[in-house]
Amino acid sequence: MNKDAINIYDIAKMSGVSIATVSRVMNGSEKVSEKTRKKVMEVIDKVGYTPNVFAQGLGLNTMHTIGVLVPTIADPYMASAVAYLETELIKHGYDCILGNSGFDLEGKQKKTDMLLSKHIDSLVLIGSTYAGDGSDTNATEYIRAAAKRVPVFIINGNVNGENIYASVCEDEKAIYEAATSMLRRGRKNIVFLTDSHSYSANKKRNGYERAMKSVGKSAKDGIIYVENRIHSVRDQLLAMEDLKCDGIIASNDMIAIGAVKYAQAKGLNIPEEIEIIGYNNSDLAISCNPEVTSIDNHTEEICKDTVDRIMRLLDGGVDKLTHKISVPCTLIARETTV
Amino acid sequence: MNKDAINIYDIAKMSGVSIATVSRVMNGSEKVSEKTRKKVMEVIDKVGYTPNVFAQGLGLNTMHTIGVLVPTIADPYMASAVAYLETELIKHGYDCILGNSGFDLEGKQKKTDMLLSKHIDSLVLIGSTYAGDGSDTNATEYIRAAAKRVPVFIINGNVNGENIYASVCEDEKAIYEAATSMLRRGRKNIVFLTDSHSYSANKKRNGYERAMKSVGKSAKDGIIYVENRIHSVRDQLLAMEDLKCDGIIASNDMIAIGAVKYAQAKGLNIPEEIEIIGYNNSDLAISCNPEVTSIDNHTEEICKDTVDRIMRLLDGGVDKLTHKISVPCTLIARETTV
DNA sequence: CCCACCAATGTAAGCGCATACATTTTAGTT
DNA sequence: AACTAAAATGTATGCGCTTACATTGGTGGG
Repeated sequence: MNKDAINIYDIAKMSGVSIATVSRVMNGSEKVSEKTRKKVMEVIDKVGYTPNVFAQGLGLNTMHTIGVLVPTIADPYMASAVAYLETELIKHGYDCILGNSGFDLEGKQKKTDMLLSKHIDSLVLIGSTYAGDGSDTNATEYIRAAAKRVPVFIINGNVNGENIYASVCEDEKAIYEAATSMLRRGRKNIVFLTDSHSYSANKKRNGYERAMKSVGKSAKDGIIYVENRIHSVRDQLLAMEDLKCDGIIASNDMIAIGAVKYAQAKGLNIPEEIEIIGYNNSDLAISCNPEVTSIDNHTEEICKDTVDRIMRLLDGGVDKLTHKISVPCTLIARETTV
Repeated sequence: MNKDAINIYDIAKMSGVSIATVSRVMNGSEKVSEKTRKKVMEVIDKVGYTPNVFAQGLGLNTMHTIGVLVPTIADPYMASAVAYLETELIKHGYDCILGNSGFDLEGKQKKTDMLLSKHIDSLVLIGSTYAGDGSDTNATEYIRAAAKRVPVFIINGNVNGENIYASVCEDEKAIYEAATSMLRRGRKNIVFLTDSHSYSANKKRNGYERAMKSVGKSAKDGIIYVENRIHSVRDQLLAMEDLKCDGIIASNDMIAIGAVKYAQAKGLNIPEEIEIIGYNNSDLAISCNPEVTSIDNHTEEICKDTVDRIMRLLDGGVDKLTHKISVPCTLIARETTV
């Protein structure tokens, strides 16, 4: 296809040294005299030589690349996380191969294999790790398998095991506190809206349940599973004729906005008659009118931290890392809460 | 790092054939007897052998990978485009390396080099190609350079040249029609909001200008440059004390929502006193209240088509492709227009 | 029954690089 | 000036694969 033709031998010939010297110059080895280094560099610059990564990889078995697996890059939360990761990784000279897995297990497995086959140095998984209760072992088997090859870092997931590291935000606590504060404000019927059984969604649900139980309410009835689309949420809620609630907590901002649409269609005053809290603090939250109170889970911080840990493991040769770190969330109050 | 150890020699030994035969089996060459093919396949399956892509790449100089360069993956439009591309590419056995370039030239150049160094088979650029008027040649030089190595496909950009192919949506026409319809409805002061000088933004601006001129209005005064953030747009407009408009056309939905916020802060009735039209028809458009009329530029279709053309060029050995195709846009009327 | 030919399989070269090890050059010491 | 240690540079191997070319074995025709 593209025959660069120009390789290390060409450079060696042009600058009158051996390929070993050229290689040393390229890799910044200090065992080269300043004179020859300069001489070789000039040639390299002049012809714009770049080493063939395949050849490099063949020998070194690494390509300075991190695989990032997301269920769907179209989700704004995932997209921003990928952006943060990429920005950070590049600073360390690592590149980023994206895998868009979809939500099903098969897709995840396939994409994981794909990424591994590219000889990534580490794998980062974002969200959507099922089996929070540890029961559904199948769903995490591919992660453990991957971890036998490269260190795996999970953002907002909880698979544990050898060579697996997780960074999570404290969703459970955040939702618990959000619900509790609503209760304190006298809300009687608080509902929790979620679209999945992901680890993160489960934690959020737990937070909700704990808050409800702490005041002697049953939580079960208040949990409603919805589709992650604004109008679907609205329509589903509107269709529930017996739905009576004065508070809604949503597992993401998209769903929260669906709830806002529901309340508005129903003619309910926000926040007087009904409070709504979203999650992720994305642009969606402020795009709405009224602007949605949302929980910020500090994605940027988590991503940066994750990259930091990856680098410590890869570059620094640190062989033990905390397997799990937690980052607290922050409630950003806006117009959908009192 | 990870020593798979198991290579083609191992497979050859285990199945009692030569590495050439194993390679032929792996690559589906028909020059293998059914008997030995089965024998080899069994071994391969049993031990889960996968060829080393570096070694493959070294010889073949391709890795079945497409590079995708975006200014920022955090932008929902870009993210969805990447998702479409990825989904489509995978069907053809191609993977996707992401480059998040930022908006500056240096970032684009660097990321382009990075992608090229990974021996991508083709490069896809999404949006944000400057120099729509052909004047700023520096800004597109890196694209032409890249095109000397691999075919370059540009989504919503207009660099032309050898080995460069573009798929564009008809923004100019869409905006022209949007503005014209507003005029027909009796709007007197229509304003155009944009955040960049990208090719696409320029086309949109042209559409606006053409519409204004067609009724003898000056367009220049109506063009307002804003920052691509909801609250920034709102605040900027609010700060313009002499701003009098009864129609706003925005170059994307984020900006359109900023305009909605402005109108609401100003106490203007939407759409009676002021109409607003956004662009991209993203989730943001329906997240807002009122829901924003927006122009759908058929990203999915464009992306699919792009992949289709890439494959025709790469697989099919087609050596001539239309250099530019256009896809019309569709106005999705909602609550911010009469 | 031998030869030609074809299908099946094997052999070996080369892709471009890093690097261990070998060799040469330089600098320092006496 | 002679010798040594250290620095600089060169040589050669191997990474795992694909593939052109070589070899083998079997088949049918003469």
